[in-house]
Amino acid sequence: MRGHGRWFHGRIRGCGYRLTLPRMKIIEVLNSSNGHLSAEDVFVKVHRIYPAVGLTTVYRTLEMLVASGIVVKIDAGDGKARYKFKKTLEEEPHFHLICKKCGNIIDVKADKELEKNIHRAKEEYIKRYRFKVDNPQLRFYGYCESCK
Amino acid sequence: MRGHGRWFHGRIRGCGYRLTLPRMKIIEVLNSSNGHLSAEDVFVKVHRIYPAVGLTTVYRTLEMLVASGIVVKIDAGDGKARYKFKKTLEEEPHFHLICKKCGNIIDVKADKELEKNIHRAKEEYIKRYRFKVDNPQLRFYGYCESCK
DNA sequence: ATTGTTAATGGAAGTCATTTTCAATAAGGA
DNA sequence: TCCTTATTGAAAATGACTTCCATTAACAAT
Repeated sequence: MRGHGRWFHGRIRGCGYRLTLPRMKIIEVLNSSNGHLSAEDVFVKVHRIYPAVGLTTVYRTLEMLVASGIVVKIDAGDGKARYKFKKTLEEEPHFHLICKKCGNIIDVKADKELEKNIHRAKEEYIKRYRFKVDNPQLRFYGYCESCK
Repeated sequence: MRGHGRWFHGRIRGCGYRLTLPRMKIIEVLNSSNGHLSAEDVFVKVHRIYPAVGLTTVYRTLEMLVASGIVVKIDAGDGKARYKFKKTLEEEPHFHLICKKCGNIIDVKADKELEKNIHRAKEEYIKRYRFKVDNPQLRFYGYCESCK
């Protein structure tokens, strides 16, 4: 994030994508924000530092970053996807608390026991239903401190 | 479903809703289908036995049935909600296997251990993040037998 | 059974997030 | 520098719903 540490630049090029100005601006915004942003959020923030950006490009770039493994996309269940920059390429497993009022998402660490249980269930479903489970997702819908 | 067993009729009236022909036709379809149907699915099926039905009415009736506690609405994460008739008013806890290709949803029974762990996590998040958890949802995204 | 009030209906038009189209532009290898 | 081809952004399209509104039909009261 500082100095020469733009690991994601190499990754983007490595995936065959070009490094363009709008893309760098979008990355800059994602990298310096710490919540889970909607495409609209990103668009507004990028627009402030690079007004020429189009909403279309924001959507396309976000998908590109997800495809490159740099950004995670989270379906909040309210019809608006959220995006978040990964701190590291391999994220540690975690769950989400999703506020039904303001839409805010809180990452919560997975406790070992629960994590193990989910994994066991997954294995069982693969066998029992011949259903190839890719990724289990545990979310807790409710109301955050300021909304309840 | 046969004889006098329309428990839901009383429930609908009890919630202050009128029992109309389109509603009964929609209920008939839901009641005789066993998968998780999208609003469009319901519309198509109802249209076959009652062509006058409008898509608007299907949406409205489905919401009404959810509000009455007769039907459950499931967000499959693909932008299309699914609806399913409850067998009993109080459904036993279960999770969902969701096929990323065909969108099919399989209900899987919650194993006691896992169920207990999720409950424990929920209690912890309530305390730790002051987040009032309403309902935890565990989904396993992947590919069903015929899609993988 | 008839009436009157009011909820329910359905077609058309509107939202809203996201995607597609397409002509113009700009990366970056040759 | 040139040239190919990915990328861009504005506008239009999409798709799942929702809202509007004039018409219809439940059903409570007569």
